[in-house]
Amino acid sequence: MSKQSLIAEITGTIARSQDATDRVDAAAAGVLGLNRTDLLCLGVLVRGGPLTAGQLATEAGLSPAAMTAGIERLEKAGYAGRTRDEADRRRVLVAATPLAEQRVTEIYAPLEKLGSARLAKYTVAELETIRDFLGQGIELQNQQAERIRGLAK
Amino acid sequence: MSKQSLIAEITGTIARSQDATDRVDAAAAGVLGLNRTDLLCLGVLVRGGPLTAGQLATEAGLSPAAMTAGIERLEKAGYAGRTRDEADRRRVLVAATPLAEQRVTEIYAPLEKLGSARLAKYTVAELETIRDFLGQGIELQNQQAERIRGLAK
DNA sequence: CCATTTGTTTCGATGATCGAAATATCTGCT
DNA sequence: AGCAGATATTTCGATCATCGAAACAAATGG
Repeated sequence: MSKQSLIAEITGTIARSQDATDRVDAAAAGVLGLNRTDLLCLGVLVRGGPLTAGQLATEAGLSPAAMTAGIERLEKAGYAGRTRDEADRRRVLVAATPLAEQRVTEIYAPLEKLGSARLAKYTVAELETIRDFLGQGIELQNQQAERIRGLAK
Repeated sequence: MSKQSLIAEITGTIARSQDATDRVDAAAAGVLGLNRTDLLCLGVLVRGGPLTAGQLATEAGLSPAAMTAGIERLEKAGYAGRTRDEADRRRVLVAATPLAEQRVTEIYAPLEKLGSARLAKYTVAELETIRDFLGQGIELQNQQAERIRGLAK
């Protein structure tokens, strides 16, 4: 197989990889009974411990108003709890509930476990190649996102 | 750097890579004045030539009703055109306009060009590693999406 | 040529989101 | 101490994307 066609194959594979990621998240959202935005917020909460409503809004790219509504939905579903920050009573701290931790783990732990196991099969040199590939991809995309924004209106 | 920490680093990098992809699409949607769903549809149209409304709906995972509304928006924005299929007049063929082709190319071509150039720097062996890594990742995610769906309710 | 199937649109309802205004609390200044 | 702004969240009203079901239009097969 020629290098050129390998490159073409990889280009297509990158797109399909993004679709696959999307399917995992869609399945997770379905099982949890959440929309994609709320799933994103819950993921942030589970990984990043308690956050204020505002921090969560920034992470998720939501307006304050949308965040309030989203927290409400997570709370009603039993996946998040709200407590006023006693140090600064304007703030509201939002945290994932044990139920959320448990269900998110049930959903994502096997994926992470198998993902790590899969990586462990590679040599260190191969892993470095993969890391660089991904890292440079991020840089490229961030730089291009910047350029695209500059095209504006 | 130990293999174990390399694996951990890559795991985190995968997540950030998805975020970066998301930022590119968000920037593109912003510049085109489209929401994410309509951008997805336009991408399908630009890559996949004219499609019927129904095929487009299936590709995008939308209900027929939502698709009609989406096509309307793309049409109003000047990015898509509708024509009745003369062979089967129930069908409506939707195609990207030249304006859409031009603007989508302006947005994504540099990314693709630089992406390919970047890949060209790797050896064939390295590219095979990358291809396998991505391909196995897709398989893993599809399989896990299936499992997760099975967890239902 | 009518009954059924297929493809799209219309309709009414719902849900997620936004910007702006309202509310609550904190901080700094005098 | 107390007031003026700044900051964090919520409420409000409006808009937009989406859905399911019904309507409509056109094809297909007895």
